[in-house]
Amino acid sequence: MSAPTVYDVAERANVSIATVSRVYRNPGTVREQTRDRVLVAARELGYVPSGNARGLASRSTGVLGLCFPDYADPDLDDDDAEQTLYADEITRGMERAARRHGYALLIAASLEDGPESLVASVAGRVDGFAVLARTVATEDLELMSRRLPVVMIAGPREIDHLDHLEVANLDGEFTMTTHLIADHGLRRLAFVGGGEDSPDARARFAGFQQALRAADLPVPAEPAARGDFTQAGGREAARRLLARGAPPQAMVFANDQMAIGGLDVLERQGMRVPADMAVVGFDGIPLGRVVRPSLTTVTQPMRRLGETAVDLLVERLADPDREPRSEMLPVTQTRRASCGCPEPAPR
Amino acid sequence: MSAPTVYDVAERANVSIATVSRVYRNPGTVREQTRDRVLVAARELGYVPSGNARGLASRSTGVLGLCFPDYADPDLDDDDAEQTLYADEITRGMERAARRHGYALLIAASLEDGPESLVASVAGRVDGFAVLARTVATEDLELMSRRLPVVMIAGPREIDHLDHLEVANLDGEFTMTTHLIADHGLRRLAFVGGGEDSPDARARFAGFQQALRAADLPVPAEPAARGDFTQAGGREAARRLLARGAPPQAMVFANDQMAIGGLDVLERQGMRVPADMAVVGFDGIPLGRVVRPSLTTVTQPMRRLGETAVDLLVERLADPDREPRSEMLPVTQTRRASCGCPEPAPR
DNA sequence: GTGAAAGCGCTAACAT
DNA sequence: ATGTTAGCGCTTTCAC
Repeated sequence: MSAPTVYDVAERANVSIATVSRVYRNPGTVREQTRDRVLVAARELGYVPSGNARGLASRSTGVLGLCFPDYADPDLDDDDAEQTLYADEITRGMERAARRHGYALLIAASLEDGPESLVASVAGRVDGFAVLARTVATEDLELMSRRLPVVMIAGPREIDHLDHLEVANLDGEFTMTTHLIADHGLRRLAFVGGGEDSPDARARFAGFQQALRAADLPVPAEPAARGDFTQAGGREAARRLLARGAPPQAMVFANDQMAIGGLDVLERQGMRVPADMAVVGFDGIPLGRVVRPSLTTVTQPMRRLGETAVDLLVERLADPDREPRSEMLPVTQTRRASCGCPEPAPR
Repeated sequence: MSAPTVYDVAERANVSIATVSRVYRNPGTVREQTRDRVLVAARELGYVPSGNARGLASRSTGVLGLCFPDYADPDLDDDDAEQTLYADEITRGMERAARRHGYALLIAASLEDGPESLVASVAGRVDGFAVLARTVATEDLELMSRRLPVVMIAGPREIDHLDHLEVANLDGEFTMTTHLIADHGLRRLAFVGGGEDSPDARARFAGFQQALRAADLPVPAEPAARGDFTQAGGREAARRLLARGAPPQAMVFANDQMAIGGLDVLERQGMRVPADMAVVGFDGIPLGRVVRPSLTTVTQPMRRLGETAVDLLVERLADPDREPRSEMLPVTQTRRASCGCPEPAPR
């Protein structure tokens, strides 16, 4: 079971190891007859080039990495589906883009860090990598980014010499809120935020605030309620808002899962959506299209995040000295029934 | 930007490279004071061990691989969601399990094979890998499996000395079909299959046939219709079945996506499900819980497939000579409204 | 077009 | 507890 090497192949094909190597790297520079001999020998032996040896000799691995937080534990049903989905979509986007560029993808979810932290183990094996916000200690990132390309996805731009990617959270929520105010004539809107430390939720809240301000409506300093991004959290928040009396005319949830939880509570309490209460989310998860009423939301380009991350990585690999770039990906408004817009036609 | 090596760290910490290496591999065997010196030096330099050099020297990479087919192309909405979801869940399962065992995960979707096929590029970088059925030419697999652990997920067991993992397709469909016959008293059932070459769909059909036979009902030699596993395919198949006259009392779809497409067509044609027509799927995708009527289905343990694959890999890594194993993972019956069972209570 | 030889950065005996 | 020294399997000049 010990793997054959270039030496074995070379011997069998009566050529030097250099030629074997060439057959794989620059087939063009080897005479056809010789090349065939090598290929046949390789096949007979079951030879596969060692990625490690290659990487070591050529100082590049042909692999790009992705680090993301380890969402949720067990077999939890779908409440973790969102974050999980988020990471998955990014993974898929990166995977595709990486392959297009001839790279493989190494993925690693953080757990805890021994002396060899997650980053280090990834960093040692790849030509560059992407990190989802708040996966990795800033300090470690700082270190790594001095030696190989790193792009930070979502979240605030913590390290200024890093390439950075985010979505237009503020803009998206501003536009959505303005839609509620201007197009549906609503004036009492409640924002349901996420945990204090979520920069995404904060940016969305800021967009919400701006829209109120722009419309000369009273601007709350804090979200009317907070949730933990799960459906359960959304239910909870909706209940609290309703219990408070003087219910708003619209609930603007910081994400879709919470909005869907909210929808459920509203229905059970006999409120009609959108007639009595408009509801909007953020993210654009598939579920939102299926729930009734279908969910109006701000759709994130999740897959494109992954693709763009790879693009940035590849660019920087090609030109290590180019200025760090920060890109903001646009979001799109998905107007369905829960805000009062007409139910879109089924496909 | 050229990465520091053990030599740089050793020099800075006034120790030998061996000591540096030890600090990372067996911290216990180095005096604390020395260890700290090394760690400090490493940190100052931004040192990260090279995975390649490590792998080369130690003949093991600490990475497990996964190859899967490249489902669908563009940004296709949700019709590819299923296969995609399937692969994702397996990926997640493997990722978690791999991490538990201290491995990272390299993923690669096949595209086409140059001289360096997908397998080869994966095989050269990992300690062992899993392959989703029909991703990789059998011949290549045969070759690879002689040099490193390979486990084949789903599909038939094409190579007998490979570890192999599958789900109880036949059993699951047998039980489901029997439920329709015995518990709901249905007697005219139509099976909607997948492409001819899908071993999964075939196994499910076989389970369907067995159930009919066991109930002394007429046993069709072929599925009543076929689809391509998408919702559109399911719609199409349902339409054809309906157009044929003498509609069945139940449609048994080879997977959930098709079943959901079927549900849609039935509703539009004014048939009530399950009153006029029972519908069941296979897979257990999240969407099935949300559609109305909610979909009765056979749920696959997707994530566990990934976990088990890793377990098999790790076992074989520990004992390369153990007999090849083939495991069949159980499926579960998910009875919801579309077969005539009561709608389960919302959570 | 092909071969010879020098590393790539690390681990793993084996010394000390 | 720490240092010395071979490789690991490949790529890559540089000759021929």
